[in-house]
Amino acid sequence: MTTTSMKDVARAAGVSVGTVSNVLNRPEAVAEETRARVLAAIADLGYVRNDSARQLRAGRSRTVAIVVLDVANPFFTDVVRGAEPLVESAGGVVTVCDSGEDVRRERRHLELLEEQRVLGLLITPVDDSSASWIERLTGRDIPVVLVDRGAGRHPHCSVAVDDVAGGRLAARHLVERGHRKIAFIGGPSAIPQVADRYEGCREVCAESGTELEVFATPGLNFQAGREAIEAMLGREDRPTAVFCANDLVALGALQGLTMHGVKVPQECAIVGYDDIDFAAAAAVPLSSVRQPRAQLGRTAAQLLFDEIAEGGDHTHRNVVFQPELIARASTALEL
Amino acid sequence: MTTTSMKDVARAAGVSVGTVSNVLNRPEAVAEETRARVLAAIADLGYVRNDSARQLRAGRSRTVAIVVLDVANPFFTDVVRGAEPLVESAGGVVTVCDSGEDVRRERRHLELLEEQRVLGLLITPVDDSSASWIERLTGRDIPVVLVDRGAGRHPHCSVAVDDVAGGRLAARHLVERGHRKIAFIGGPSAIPQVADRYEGCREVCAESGTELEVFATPGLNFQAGREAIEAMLGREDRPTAVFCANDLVALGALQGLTMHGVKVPQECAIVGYDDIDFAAAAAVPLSSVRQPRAQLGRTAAQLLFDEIAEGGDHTHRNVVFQPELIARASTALEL
DNA sequence: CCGTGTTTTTGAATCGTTTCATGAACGGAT
DNA sequence: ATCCGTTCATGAAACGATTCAAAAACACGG
Repeated sequence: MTTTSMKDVARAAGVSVGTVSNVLNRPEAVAEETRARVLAAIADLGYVRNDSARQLRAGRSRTVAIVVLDVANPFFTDVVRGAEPLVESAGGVVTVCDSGEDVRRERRHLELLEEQRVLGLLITPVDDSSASWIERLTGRDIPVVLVDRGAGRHPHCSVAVDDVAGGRLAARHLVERGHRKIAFIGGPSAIPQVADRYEGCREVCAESGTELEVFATPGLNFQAGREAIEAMLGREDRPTAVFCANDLVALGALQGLTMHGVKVPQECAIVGYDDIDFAAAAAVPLSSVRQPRAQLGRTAAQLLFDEIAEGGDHTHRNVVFQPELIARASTALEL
Repeated sequence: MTTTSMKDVARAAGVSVGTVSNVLNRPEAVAEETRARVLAAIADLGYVRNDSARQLRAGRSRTVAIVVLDVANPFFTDVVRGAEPLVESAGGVVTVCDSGEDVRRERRHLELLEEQRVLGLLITPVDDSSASWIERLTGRDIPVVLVDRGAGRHPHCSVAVDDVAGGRLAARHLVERGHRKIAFIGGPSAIPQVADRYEGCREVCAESGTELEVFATPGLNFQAGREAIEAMLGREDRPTAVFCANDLVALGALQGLTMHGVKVPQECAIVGYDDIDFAAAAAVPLSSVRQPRAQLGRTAAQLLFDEIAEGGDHTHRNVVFQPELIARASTALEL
């Protein structure tokens, strides 16, 4: 069953292919009666546009790619959901790529996306090493918006949340609750978000003379949080509070603590980061630093289309949101 | 900056485009020295293949699409992760589409995927109304594998878990624990998984003379679970246990109960479905019916590629896995 | 019936690959 | 020198849509 093409439709309707194309793309330019005939033929033959041909001609696809660190992290799915409506209303399609915090996977995705001549790219880069790869795309006139990551000196638009401020918020909250020894759980430190959140935390601890211990993890997931707790509980004189680089880690930590009979928040307080839905839902509801996830996605998409629209004379914009601490049961106790 | 094409590379290397193409696709067929020259030109000009043109010529893309009910549900992300390695090792690319349990969104995705002439499709259909749409793709020689859903009389391969058996497992577990009045929380009932899980539960309740009350929800998410609990707590003589159609709903229910001071499992037991990581991680670890998520994805991909390989003389296969009940704290008490 | 202006339709060129029938170049063997 | 078999390289013909200049069709007043 050879796929039916415009040529077949044209023949069936007794018109030229140009006319069929017009019916599809600028229906107002073709006479009522002809249009009806063509549409009938289309329905009749079950014709469906061939997107590859279309793209080839257009020189560009309608796909906006979003490359995230971890699709299983609700933070990112919410970002994607924020971006989707805007992209779709602009006639685009969203494709989500998961780098899994792995530079090699990220790179493979970028190569593929470049081959696909995507319309634009929203990306949360794994670390700085991807910068030059990302700029290749920019060089190919594919606009790129960095998500959850300040552009720094890179030539891109960006949407970010001030992670250093977020780290400060979390630490200050714990210090105010009377904690004198805090653990930071997260990693790898090459991930900018991790580094920034730690930095904010470190500042506040230094100022307030609070002891800070780092438990580095190989990734930002549930498993990592649980394992870090194992390590922590082995120690004498353990911290009375932990600040986790994101909520998945925090939930893992919560489970680890609970499994070892350590009461939260009585014996160990927890602050997470992202305020995903599961955080409030945990049986010890998690205090967390909230980021405007959906808005992050929405704004990123907006910046992307602005850049596309403005074309040459576009100046990059860097939007920074402020995070907010949501205090819940996991830090409800004053020491 | 007009994108550089094979023609440019050919000119730069002093060969014909055919040769450039060969260097890329069957390097062994071109002389060592020429190949080097071409590769140098490619690197030099920063040439990148144009996938649209390639696809146009090939008549088919390398994309395998996975259409899921809810990307934010870890169950589906795990299914996707199960499928990915196999697809990628076969030189394909995975694209994930979220129907959001909405038939209209699902349909839009199918249309798009058809235009894209995808290599194959793994789909968890929202309900039966999509059957005819899905068969359009089949008619276009695009192999389709149903995921988490028996094929029934539809002409497709499928990978599923016996949801009726799962429902039975859950109900039997609760009945054995001494519960005489159970609530089923989930919906919409048009979703086959919901209907099947309910059916299994209903059977066991009928056999054992257990009272069963249904709290229908508009969707299978966190929010829905919490709201259902609100409704349930309004009643006199409330159930002593709830069986939720999936873990997101169960986690929502858990939070709702906890918020109202209802102790789990002492005053109300909970069984979820899917056994996502968060289930074990909840502060009252959730009993749940486990499905082999990753294997579901892996097998689906396998069936898809088998079908592609076998071509015409392919007979559809319908793989069914058995679910398994994982008992945890949320049902730890005998009444 | 002609000229003019407007609305429709046409058909060829183009996008960048892949494929494949031909042809060129080269090395032996006769 | 000729012939034959390999190995490589070539160039034109698809693939299926979009675009656009030019042609055709039509309307209408004079």
